[in-house]
Amino acid sequence: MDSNPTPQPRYAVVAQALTTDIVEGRHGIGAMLPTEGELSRAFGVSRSTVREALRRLGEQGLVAAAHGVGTRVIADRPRSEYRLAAGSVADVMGYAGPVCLDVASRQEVQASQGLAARLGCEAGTQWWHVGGVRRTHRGGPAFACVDLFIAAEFADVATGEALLSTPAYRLIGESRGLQITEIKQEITAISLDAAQAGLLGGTPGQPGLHIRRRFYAADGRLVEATLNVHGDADCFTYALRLGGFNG
Amino acid sequence: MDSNPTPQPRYAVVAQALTTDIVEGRHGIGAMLPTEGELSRAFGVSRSTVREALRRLGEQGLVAAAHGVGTRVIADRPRSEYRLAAGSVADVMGYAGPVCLDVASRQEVQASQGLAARLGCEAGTQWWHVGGVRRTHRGGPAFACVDLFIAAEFADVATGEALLSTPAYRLIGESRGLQITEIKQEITAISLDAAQAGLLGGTPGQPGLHIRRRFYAADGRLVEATLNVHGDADCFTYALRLGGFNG
DNA sequence: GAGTGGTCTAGACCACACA
DNA sequence: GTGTGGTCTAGACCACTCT
Repeated sequence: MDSNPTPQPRYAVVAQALTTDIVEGRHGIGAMLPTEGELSRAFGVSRSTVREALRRLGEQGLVAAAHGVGTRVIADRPRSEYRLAAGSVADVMGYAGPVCLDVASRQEVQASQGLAARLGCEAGTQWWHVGGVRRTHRGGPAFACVDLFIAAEFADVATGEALLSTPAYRLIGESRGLQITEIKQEITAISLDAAQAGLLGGTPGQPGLHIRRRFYAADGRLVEATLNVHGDADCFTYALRLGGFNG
Repeated sequence: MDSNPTPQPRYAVVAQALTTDIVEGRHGIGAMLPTEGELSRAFGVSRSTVREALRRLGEQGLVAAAHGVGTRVIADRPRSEYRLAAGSVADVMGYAGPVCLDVASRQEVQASQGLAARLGCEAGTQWWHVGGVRRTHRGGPAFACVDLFIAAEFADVATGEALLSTPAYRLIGESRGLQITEIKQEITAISLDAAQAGLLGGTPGQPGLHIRRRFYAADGRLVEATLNVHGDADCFTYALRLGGFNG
């Protein structure tokens, strides 16, 4: 009797109907959806089925439920989300294998106007600056010039030896139980200056990649900024793979 | 009688126990978990509660359920995940505002050995090549040289006018109901050649960014590849913001 | 056919927000 | 207090995979 060869689950029917209502504006952003009980009666399905449908809408970022209050529309189009494939901060770095840091200098600095602009912090704040190069292994060729700036309160991280083999953001996270919740990254093309070319084994004026990354804690504080300079394609490629998610 | 001031939900207890088992290796990667019925009996909870617990583990990337087969351990530590902040493919592009494409050429091509290597496809396959430049608005300066390669089956997308104002990946997705599930992106530093410098208003030899993006459908087919060349920092910055997610 | 996860129901009680 | 979403149960049937 069922002419549908592969009938959709009932929760999918409910979810589709609600999604259409939201996308077409019948439930505007900020509006409360009918309660789960009302939807259950309206669609003639159990409350569990309604909840399964609402769960899908929630995963797509369309609605958010508040305990004791109701379910509110928070967006009018499903988000199509892409996530870093392997799912860790390391992927943002674009390093495939292990890397080690050769430190050339460490010193505490106060952010001048110019440095503050480069870091994206406020002028006058205190930072530990660690300068050096990155190599794939000790003694190998350098593939990046690195300037780390670590918030002064994490002086132990900046001055410790663990920094040579472990990314600073991870040391900060592990030793202090502090969670990095946001990363901003900017990539631009530059010409290598004489010092950079010397460190990377290239020639001055040759093209390079400049990558700035800023790491923010949950409370919005900038805890680390890194300024990296890489050589051209022969030396470094920044690769990022994004996997699709609930389309 | 309950000495726990805020007792955890039962599914959380089950999820915690299973997570500990996985992290400590009692259920190794690749191993099957006990069936939902077994877990239900073992923990003395209903199957629904077990499923809620398994759902959490699945969201953390620890296990994956296969219909008719069982639930398999796929990782031994919860993933710490970062997602693109605004949550759409557009973020991957790094364009802040609207952009328009000025098409200089469109033609169907067969992938030579060299082109296949540049696109990351098989030699001999058929593609539509669309060449041009990208501007922020019609008549404005060009900020990117663009070569789009679109799988031959989407000839209508490659030859249509919508391409001038809408990204090809979106046209493919919308007009054909085809979902892009994976994007690979690679960024390298290059020197602009004479043609590129001319189009971008720079000088030959000046540094530039080369960005290759490849778009894959759910079945693994490469449906679009784009090769973009941008000028230096004055002209273009690639920005990516990642928001933290579940620890 | 046997066993698995996927869907669905009807009903219950709890925790929370708000008036 | 009233109503909301959050949790939980016992049971049922279906769709799928494997043998």
